[in-house]
Amino acid sequence: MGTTQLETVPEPKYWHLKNVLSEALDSEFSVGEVLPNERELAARFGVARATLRQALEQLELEGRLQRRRGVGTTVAPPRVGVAVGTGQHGWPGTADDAWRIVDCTHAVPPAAIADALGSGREEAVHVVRRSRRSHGQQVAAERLYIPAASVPGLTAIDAPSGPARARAVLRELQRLELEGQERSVELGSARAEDAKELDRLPGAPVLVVTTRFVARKRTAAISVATYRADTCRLTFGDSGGVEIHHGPERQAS
Amino acid sequence: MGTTQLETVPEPKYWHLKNVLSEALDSEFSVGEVLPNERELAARFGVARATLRQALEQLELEGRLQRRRGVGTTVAPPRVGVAVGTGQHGWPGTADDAWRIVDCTHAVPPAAIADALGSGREEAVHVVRRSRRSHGQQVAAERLYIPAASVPGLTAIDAPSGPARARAVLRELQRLELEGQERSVELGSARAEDAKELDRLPGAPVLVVTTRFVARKRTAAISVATYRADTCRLTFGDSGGVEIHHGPERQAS
DNA sequence: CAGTGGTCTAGACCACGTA
DNA sequence: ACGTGGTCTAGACCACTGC
Repeated sequence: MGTTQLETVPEPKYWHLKNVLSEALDSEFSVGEVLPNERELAARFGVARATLRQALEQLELEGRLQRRRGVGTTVAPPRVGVAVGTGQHGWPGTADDAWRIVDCTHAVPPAAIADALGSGREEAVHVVRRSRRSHGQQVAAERLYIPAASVPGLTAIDAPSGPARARAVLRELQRLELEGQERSVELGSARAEDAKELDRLPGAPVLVVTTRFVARKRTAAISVATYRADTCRLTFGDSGGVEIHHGPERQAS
Repeated sequence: MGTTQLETVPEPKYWHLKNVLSEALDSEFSVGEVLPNERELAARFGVARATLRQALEQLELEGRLQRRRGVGTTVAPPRVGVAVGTGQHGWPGTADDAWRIVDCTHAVPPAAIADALGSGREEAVHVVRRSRRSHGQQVAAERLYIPAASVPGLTAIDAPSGPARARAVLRELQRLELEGQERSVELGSARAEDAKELDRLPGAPVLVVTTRFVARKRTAAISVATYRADTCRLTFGDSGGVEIHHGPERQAS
């Protein structure tokens, strides 16, 4: 940045800084490399640390950087594509399934979930927690809400609790004929518990995938899966992942 | 918040503040209502303005608040569900189509797009810009990249440029038989140009939906659509939107 | 012009990972 | 114990909106 700033320059410093760093990342750094620490970078660019951090935050949001307290800032690998499928998979917990069961509890779900399930707001449902890894990294945490009505064959004390019970619940669920499923994706921030499992700080940006499973014309189960937004690219469609990574794409200004 | 903080409290102030505000939003405010300004809120909670802002930022990210410079902070309505469909729609620009054509240029696409299209990195392609509104609000901006090879019938000076040319390009594109399409969703930040169209500041969080259209076993076109992450919930699946809004969902910690 | 949110500064201290 | 990123402060000024 020499002295060319004729055009009014109401461009924020952190924005300009982000672009400069972004280009430097493309040309002068390779994946996994650690950047100088924040205090030094700030000094080098002649800005306050807070301003430098604003630029780094953006780059992390875009999946270009990875920051870890006590360690440092490193250049992130391209986002991994995780398949979220489109219906053919059927019930959760079948065959291929990329998920690993964590545990199973019996609790009252959030009001919004209870309403969608058609269960009473005070009614406890089965809550199966699962987690998903991909490319050797934790990418998602899921909560599966299953009302008792969807697993009639389950005897009360079939299995005490934990993974064994989770498997029993999923097995019963799979007896129903799946008529369809609806998905939605939105941005959210990781609750404390999920953040821990995803190895992120609370409030980290996540992509929340909500799936409603329909059987017997009713909502048989609801899955709420939170994916790390910084490292994941969700892919839909039946033919694998789209190989487009928005890397060195030039920003306009 | 009385004086109950026995449990070690290594909980950041802004996080606690966010939760307090979140509950206040549920119980004491209604959609569209304006909050006190940041300086007053900060004083009322006994924190620095920067800390208060950190909490507000999170709430805005979660779609609970809407902030506009020079105006104020208001309570946001629930996110609108926008259908992103699952294949049956076919080519862009057909019939129902929720998009409005903005213009059409002829330019060299970003390297990642060029590679996916199989066009040369120096080769110019048709770039159709479209925008999408929903519930009376701008929700998405799109760039459609179409290599000349996909629209062979298009005579060079069929239409000079702008909307007329865009329609001609899409019409030609629709002559091909669509064999399939692949989608991916990831988090991004709005480039300056898109931000303006979405009525947001540069760098605002967006959901980037990339769609690859396949015809004659090749990539016939690529669409990159950026949706406002704060106000949108993307819905997939053929039976409309899932009516789950993650409103008064209690946070654990 | 007044009031709002957006940017920026120069400090301080804390929590965490590693050695 | 040290160095890292994470949190927090108390100011200042800027850019935009609406009256």
